[in-house]
Amino acid sequence: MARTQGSHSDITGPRIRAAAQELFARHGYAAVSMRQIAGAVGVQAGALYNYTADKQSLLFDLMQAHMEGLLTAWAAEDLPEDVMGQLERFVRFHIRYNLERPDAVFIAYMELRNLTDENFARIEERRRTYEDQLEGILKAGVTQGLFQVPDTKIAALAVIAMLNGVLTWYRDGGRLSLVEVETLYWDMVRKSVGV
Amino acid sequence: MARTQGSHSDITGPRIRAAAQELFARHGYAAVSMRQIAGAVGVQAGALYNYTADKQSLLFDLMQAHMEGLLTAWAAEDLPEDVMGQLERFVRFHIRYNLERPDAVFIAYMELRNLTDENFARIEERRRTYEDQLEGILKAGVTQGLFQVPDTKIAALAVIAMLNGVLTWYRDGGRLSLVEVETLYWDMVRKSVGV
DNA sequence: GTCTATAGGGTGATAGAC
DNA sequence: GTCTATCACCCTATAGAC
Repeated sequence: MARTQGSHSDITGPRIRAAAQELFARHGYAAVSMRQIAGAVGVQAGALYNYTADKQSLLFDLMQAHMEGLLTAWAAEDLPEDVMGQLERFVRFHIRYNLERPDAVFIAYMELRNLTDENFARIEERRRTYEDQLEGILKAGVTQGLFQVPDTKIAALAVIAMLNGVLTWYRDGGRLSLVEVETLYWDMVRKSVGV
Repeated sequence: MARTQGSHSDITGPRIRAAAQELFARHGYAAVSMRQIAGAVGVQAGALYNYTADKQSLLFDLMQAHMEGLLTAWAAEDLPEDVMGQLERFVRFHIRYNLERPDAVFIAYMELRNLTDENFARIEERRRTYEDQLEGILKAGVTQGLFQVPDTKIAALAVIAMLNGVLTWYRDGGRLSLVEVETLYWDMVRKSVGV
C-alpha cells in the first residue's frame, strides 16, 4: 500500500516526545507551548494531537516512561550476594543511569507539580518503589551489622538526594570522568552508612 | 498630610512579594499570572506595576533577597574554633534556615532557568559564595587531618544536595522533630567526611 | 497524517481617569 | 496608588479540507 503524502506516523511520534523532553527540561513544562514543540519537530501544532490527547498526557507519558525504564534497568542488574557490594552497585547504577538521560531525570524531579492529582499519584508510587529498593539494601546491612543507620528511610532519601546532586554540575568532558565521579560518591555513601 | 484614598504603599509591596512567593513556589513562575498575584493581594493587575518593573523583577528580587538573607544569617553565626564544630554548625544551620522558609528555597532551586542571563549570573554568584563557605570548612578539616575528603568541591556540593533533600519530605508535626532531623543528617555528614 | 483556520480564552504591560 | 479599559499578542484544542 502506497504511502499517503505527508504520512510519517512511525517516526513523528518519537520525534514529538524527544522534542518535548528537551524543551520541557530546558524551559519548564509551563513555559513551553505546543507550537514550540511542533516547530522543533517540523509540523504544525494541530498535528501533535494525532499522537497525544493533550499537553498533560505528553508530560505524563515522558515521566511514566522514565520511571518504568529506571525500575526495569535496576531490576535487570545482576546483584552480588554481599550487601556492601549491592550498595555500591546501587550508587554506581543511579549515577550512571541518570547522567545518561539528564533531561528525563530533570523533568521527573521538576515537573511533579504540573501533573494532575491522579498522574502525580501514579508517578509518586513508582518513585517510592525505587526508594524502597535502596532502603531494602540499607535494612539488610543493618540486620547484618554492616551498616550503622538509625533511620533507614531517611538515609535512603538522603543518599538519593546526594546522588541526584551530580546532575546539577556534571558536564561531559569536565574535570572528572564518570567513573571518577561514581567512585567519589561511593566513597562518601559508604562512609555515611558505616560505623 | 492626609492619606489619599486607596493609598497603601507601605503594606501593598510586601504583600505582593509574599503572594508571588507562595504562588511561584506552589505552581511555578511560568504558570502564575500577574492577575493571579493581584487577585491574591486584593488589587487589580495594573496596580502591581507600582511596585515592580515587570514579572521578571518580581522573581529576581525574591531570589536575590533569599540569597542575601542566607549569606547574612550564616555570617552572623558565632562559630566555634574547632573545625568539626564548624561543620556541625553548618549542617544544623542549613537545615533549620531552609526549613523555616521552604517557599523561598524552593524558588531559589527550581526557577533558575526562568531568570534572564544577567539575573542568573548574579544569583549563581551568591550560591557559589555560599558553597565556598562549606568548602572552606572542609579544606580546613583536611589540612588538620580531621577529614578524609579526596575532592572538597564535590564533597561540598554533595553535602548541600543531601541537606536540601530534607525539604522534599519534611512536614511540621511529622514523625521527626527538627532537632532529630538535624541530628540524623549531622550523623551522616560527619561520617561521610571522616576516615 | 498533516494542513489551514478558528474558537474561546488567556497573557504581560500600559494609558489615563480619579 | 488604584482603578478600568485596552493593546497586541499568545495559548490549547478542535474542525474540516486535502
